[in-house]
Parts: sequence; C-alpha cells; structure tokens
Amino acid sequence: MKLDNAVLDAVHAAMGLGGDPGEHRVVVAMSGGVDSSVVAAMLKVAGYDVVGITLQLYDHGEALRRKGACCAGQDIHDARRVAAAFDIPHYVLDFESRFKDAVINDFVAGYLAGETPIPCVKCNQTVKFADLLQRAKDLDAAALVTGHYIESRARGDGSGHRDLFTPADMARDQSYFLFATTQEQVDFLRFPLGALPKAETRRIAGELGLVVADKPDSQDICFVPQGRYADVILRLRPDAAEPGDILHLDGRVLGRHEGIIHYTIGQRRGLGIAEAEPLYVVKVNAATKQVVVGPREALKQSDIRLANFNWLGQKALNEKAQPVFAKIRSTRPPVEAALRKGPEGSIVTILEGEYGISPGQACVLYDGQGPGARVLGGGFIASAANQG
RNA sequence: UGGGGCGUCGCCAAGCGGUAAGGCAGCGGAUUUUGAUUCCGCCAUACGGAGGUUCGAUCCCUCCCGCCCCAG
Repeated sequence: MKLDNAVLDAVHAAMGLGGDPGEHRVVVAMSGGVDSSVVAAMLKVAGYDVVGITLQLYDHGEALRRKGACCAGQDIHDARRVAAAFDIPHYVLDFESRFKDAVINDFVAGYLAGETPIPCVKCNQTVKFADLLQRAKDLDAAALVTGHYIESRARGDGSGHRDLFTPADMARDQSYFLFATTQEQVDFLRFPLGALPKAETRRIAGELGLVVADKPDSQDICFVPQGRYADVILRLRPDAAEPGDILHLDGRVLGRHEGIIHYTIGQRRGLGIAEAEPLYVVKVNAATKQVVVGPREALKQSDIRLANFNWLGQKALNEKAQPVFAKIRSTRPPVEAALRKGPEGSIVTILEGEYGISPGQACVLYDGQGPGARVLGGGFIASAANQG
C-alpha cells in the first residue's frame, strides 16, 4: 500500500519532526472512525513508528452497534481491525471512570445548573489531551496525533512552539472544540488532516482499503444514544426532573415544563406554547426552575464574560480592547468582536451582537475568518448581556 | 329565557354562496463531533348540532346547544 508523494509530503510537513520517520514514535488516538484511521494508516505508510491507542470511554459491555458513535463497542473493534491491517501495535485503554468523572458528570452538573455544557471540549481538555497525552509521553512518543480537522504549524521562531489554524476544509473545522488546548499540549499534538478536504480523507481511506472507509461520520454526543441527552441526565440524577413555570419576558406565566435540563438558551422547539410569534428560551433559572421565553429579538446580546480562559495569542492582554473574531457556536462563522481583560475577567464584545449566547458553551477566538485563521484560544461562556 | 355578539385544526385566525389562507404548537426529515438554531416536508373531506333555501352553503333562513357582553 502506498500513497501519492503529495500526500506523503503533506504528512511529513504536518508532523514536522524531521529526519528519518522511522526514528519517531508517534501515538495516534484511534477512535474507530474514518478520520483517525486514515491518520494512523498514513503515518504507518509514511514510515513512522506508529502506536495506536483507543480509549474505551463508556458503556462497557453494552451492545453498541449504532452508527455515529465512537469509543465503545463496535468502534473499538474497528480501530483494532485497522491497526491490525497495518501492523500497528494497538492498545485499548479503559478510561471509563476518568471519562465519567471529567466529562459525563460535568455534563450533568452543567444542565442542572441551567447551563448548556459542551462535553466534546471537556473530553479533549481532560481525557484526550491530558491523560492520553501523558500516556503518549510515557511511551516516549514524539507526538500525539489525532484526526481532528485543524492545522498545527511550527511557529518558526526558534521557540519550539506551534500555533493552531483553521483547516483547509472549513465545513469540517473542529477548532471550536479545541480552544481549550494549552500551549504545552499544542506543542506536542499533530493534526495531519488539517490540510485535507474531508473528501480527500475518504478517498485515501478507500485507496488504503480501510474497513472503515465508508463508515458514517460521527455526530451527536458520543455517550448519548438517540440524541436523547436528557435521558442520560435523568438516569444519573432522577431528581433532576423538577417541573417549573414557563414565564414570558412580559411577566405572563405561559405554561409548565418538566425540568430545566430540557432547555437551552435559543431553543424554540419543545416549549409547546402557541403564541402569535415563535418563542425562544431566553433564560434558564436553575434556582427558581423557571424557563423564561421571549421573541427572537430578545436573544440578541453582545457582551460575553468568559471563564477558564485559554489564551494562545502572542499579544499580551490588558484592559485595552483588541480586535478579534469570535465564534459562539460551532456551526457559525466567527464574527467581529473586541477582547479585553479587566478585573472581572476576560470580556468579549460582539460588535453586531449574536443570538442565543448560552452559558456553558464556548466562545472561541480567531485572528481572522475563513481557512488559515489563527486560533487564539477562548473560554467558556459564563454570562452574556446586552451592551450597557 | 329582554337585547346584542360569537362558536372554523391542540391554540390564534382568514373566509362572507362555488367547493377550507396563514401563524403558533406538534410530528417527520435535512444540516451539525455539543446543546441549539436554520431549512424542507406533513398536519381540518371539515367549518357547534339538526333542518331548510339553492345547481351548489362554513358563508342565507329556522330551531336547538354552548360561551360572552349589556340590561334586569
């Protein structure tokens, strides 16, 4: 099995390790999906000393053959098969307990607090780029490699540091989920798919004869079956189903709900309230169990206070606002904003405002729009308000 | 039990003799490595009930039922 020279060059460039590939041990996080499988196979074909690791994260033993999942059941089996086909040493690590503590419990706690957690970020932040990354280092690897669609390039100033950039295929951009990656982690990570369009990844998968070449892309939260996340919360915390009022901004009580965990800011469906115009969730109050609704216009806000801020930019932050581009949800392009750091923490002001800014979600910062924009970090949205 | 008004899909609401708009809600799908959003599709053989007039009635007439308002 071989690859085009252009592809091989791209792989070597993405790794940036220099010298003989065979002298570099690299650990590939293999989820069992097409992307990470292609990464592992490409690196092996390119001559690296590849070690594949698959994390078992949840549902040990349960029959999980559904499509679009990862890190359990069938997917582990798929990863193992790909590794075997390419003669890649492969290990499955049981991270269930760690995953439950760091990701699932955090997810549940977020909803109980009236926020909208983003488990994929937590998973990258803790399980993958902290624990798994340490395992890779323990194995004397030169890098931990994943199938994320994001570009990493050496800064080239002799510092040994690397920077993250949005990928060539913006339709697949995963930078939103990676904003919390620290500089130290960035320096050890590699993302060979950042330069490839997804279609090219599929093509390579076919060319290399991977058993997962036609496997559907994953979507939804990996540990949530059927997209019914509330079921997972209720299973862990049956007491989370506390009903409350659905209150309109104008003060009217319009109805009742079966628990704030079913709602997120900006949500329209599922309210069951027939009014003249569509109503959206404007606020979720965990203390009073109230879900406040209002017209779409009421969702527009501009000032965002960030928590757990991770700054990957070069320029030092201070009270003077600096221009950035901010993205408050994964499926929206970054928009013009201003970032400043004050006594209250890091504040991002969206110049034109954004609709449905939800606490718990991420606000990711860039130095531009489109492919090749540098990822400057970001934070979790702690609160949002209208510009005063 | 005098007068007036109204009863059309779960909610709101067009239609005023020619064979049931629309919005909201709901359901289904597409999109999406989070939650959402958005988009697309579906959603009353039926107009409170019974008669009548008419070629033809949700729309006209009569009676009944049920609401609402004003006056007692």
